[in-house]
This record gives sequence, structure tokens and C-alpha cells, in this order.
Amino acid sequence: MSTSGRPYHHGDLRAALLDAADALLDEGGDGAVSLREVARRAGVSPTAAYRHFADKEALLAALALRGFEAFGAAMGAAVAQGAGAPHVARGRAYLRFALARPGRFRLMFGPLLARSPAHPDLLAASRQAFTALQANAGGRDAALRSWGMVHGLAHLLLDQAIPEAGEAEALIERLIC
Amino acid sequence: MSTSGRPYHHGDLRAALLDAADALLDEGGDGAVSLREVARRAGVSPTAAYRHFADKEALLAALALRGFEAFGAAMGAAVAQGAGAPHVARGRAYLRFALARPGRFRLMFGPLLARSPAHPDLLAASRQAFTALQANAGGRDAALRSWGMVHGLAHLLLDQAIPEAGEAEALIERLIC
DNA sequence: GCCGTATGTTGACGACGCTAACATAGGAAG
DNA sequence: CTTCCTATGTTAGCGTCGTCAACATACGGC
Repeated sequence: MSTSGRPYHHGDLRAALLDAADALLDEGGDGAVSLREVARRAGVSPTAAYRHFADKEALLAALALRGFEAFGAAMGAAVAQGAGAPHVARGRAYLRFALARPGRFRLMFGPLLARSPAHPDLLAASRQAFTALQANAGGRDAALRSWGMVHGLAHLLLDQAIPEAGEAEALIERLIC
Repeated sequence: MSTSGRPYHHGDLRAALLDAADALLDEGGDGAVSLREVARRAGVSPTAAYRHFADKEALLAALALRGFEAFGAAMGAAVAQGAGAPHVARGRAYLRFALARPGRFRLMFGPLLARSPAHPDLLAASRQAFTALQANAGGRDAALRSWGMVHGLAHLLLDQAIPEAGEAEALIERLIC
């Protein structure tokens, strides 16, 4: 670990690239993430990312994977805290997660997922997320219905599609019960 | 209307551009729509579209507007046909619309909508769509809940996020009731 | 029949994703 | 310690994209 100036080798460029991409995702959404800007922020040449990711989609998939980890943790924490019935707590946490990090949410549950044969680990993470969602929900169909509602409300809120939605937090409390 | 070769003036280039963009949307989704390819398909120079749309986003907004018109028609037809309760018929039609034209659906209810201050007509169309959805739904909160569910299921199905979803049509019949 | 203006074209710029060829460094083998 | 293999990073360049400015053409009102 040399300390003189910038070493030729970064040390953990992969993580640094993901951090930079994550920040861009927060700032300007999916479209704001460019490999060149990510590299710029990591202080590295425009094509350095190709030593760690096959292509841009692979970087985004890794980003989504990170998202699913955070998502799982948030869900776990919500039920552990034990405010109300588990599936209600999960619904609230789901919506809060989406509203807090829209870019990350859209990336995780977005067209990338449909292309997940190319990213098996991403597929596995999404499957695991659904399995967790299903617990204590009263059967698969009921679970799908609540998941659908919460997921749909998340998208509609993010896209500001709901007229006179007012404060999102209040709307959530009113609708989730 | 000169008949010798391609006339310098197209006649209705705006509509032709929208048609081409619509086709691209179906073929490869949002990301497949480029102004240059749209122009290519309309048989016109790469920048001709700028005589009809301020920028790419304006073209996409016009495309989404077209989508909302088709959407309104589909909803109207669904309740007019009168199979079951109106809001059930609408839910089915909503999901069928999304599954039939994923690109169009994602464009209509997507990040573009959140930027709709720049596209007032698009905003108006989306508001009107929600108003129609709200009819006979038993209050605004109930309407939001069903809209949320149907919208969420649409996205989850499009993104293939539901494990072992099998035939989408069957799933719809099972969940919507 | 003339001319203003709407419509379409050409050429160019910077940013992007990606590839190939090259440079450097860090660790394993001797 | 030296040598060399390989992982990691850089440079140069290709084709595509969105967009703008300057120019060309033709439609329609006077």
C-alpha cells in the first residue's frame, strides 16, 4: 500500500467505481450513470472499468445486487423492530426504501431484471427478496397482491403520477394497513 | 403533392416520426429509440426531427401522449363491453395493455412523467387517466390501492420479477377479482 | 409572379460505449 | 535477489448519439 501520490494500482477500484456509480444513480437516476463519468469520479482513465466489469450493464447489475443486499437488511430491520404486523412493517419499509433511493429502486426492479439470465447472482438476489416478502403474508396469491400494491404505489409515487399526493409519508400511513 | 421521387417536403413528417419511434419502442424498448434511427426509418436526414420536436424528450412525450389516448380508449372499451364489475374490467384491461405494449407502458408511466412540468399536455393526459380509473372504485383511497396493485403487478410482470409466474394471463385472472 | 417562412439538409462538436495495443506493477518461482 | 507472468491501468481510436448553426428548398399568401 504505497502512500506516495496516486499509486498506479488503485487498491480497490471495483468498490470505488461502484461507489461513484451509486452516487450518480442518486443524483440523476439511471441515465446519469456513464462509465466515463464513473471513471472520472474514481480518478481513473475512461476505460479502467473494463478491467472489473464486462460492460456497462455488468456494472449496473453489480449495483443492483448491492441494492438487494441493502433491501434485505432494511426489510429485516423493519420486522425486527416489530411495529405492527410483519407484513405491514415490510410494506412501509418497502415504500420508504423506494422513496429514499429512487434510482437504486428503479434499477433493482427494472428492465435489467428481465435480462437477468445474463446476471445469475442478480436473479438469485431478487428471488430471495420475494421469498422474504412472502413470509407471513397468507398464501402466495395474497403475497403477490400486497407486493403488487406496494410496488405499484412506489412507482406511482416516484413518477409523481398520483394527483394531489401531498406528503408521501402521510399517504403511505393512510394506504398501508 | 409531387409524384416524382421523394418530394423535398414529406407531407406529414411529424406523424411518420412518431410512427417510427413507436415501432422502435415496441422492438427494443425505451433505449432503442434514437432520433437518428427514427429519422433513418422515416427516410429523412438525421436532424429533420428538430423541425417538429424541441428535443428527444419532446418526441418521447408526444409518444407517451399517444399512449394515453390509446390507453383511454382501451379502458373505455373494457367497461363498455361490460364483463363483470367496471373496476375489475378496467384492472384486466390495464394489465393487458401493459403486457401488450411494454415499451409504451413504461414510457407513459415512467420518469418522463415526473418531468411533466415541461410537458403540460402529458400531465393533463395522465391526470385524466387517473380520474377515469377512479370511477366506481369506492373512494379515493380504495382507488389508489387498486391502481397501485394493478400498476405494480404490471411492472413486476414486465420485469419478470415474479418467480414461476407461468402464463401471465392466468395469473391475472387469479389475482384480479 | 415574388417573397417570407416553414421545412429539410449538411457539417460539425462533444460525449458516450467499447476495442485493441501498450505500459506498469506486484507476486510467484527459481 | 532476480526474472517473468499476469493483473491492472492507460492511450488512441472507432462508430453512435444528441444537438446546434448555417445553408437549401419549396409552399402559400400578397
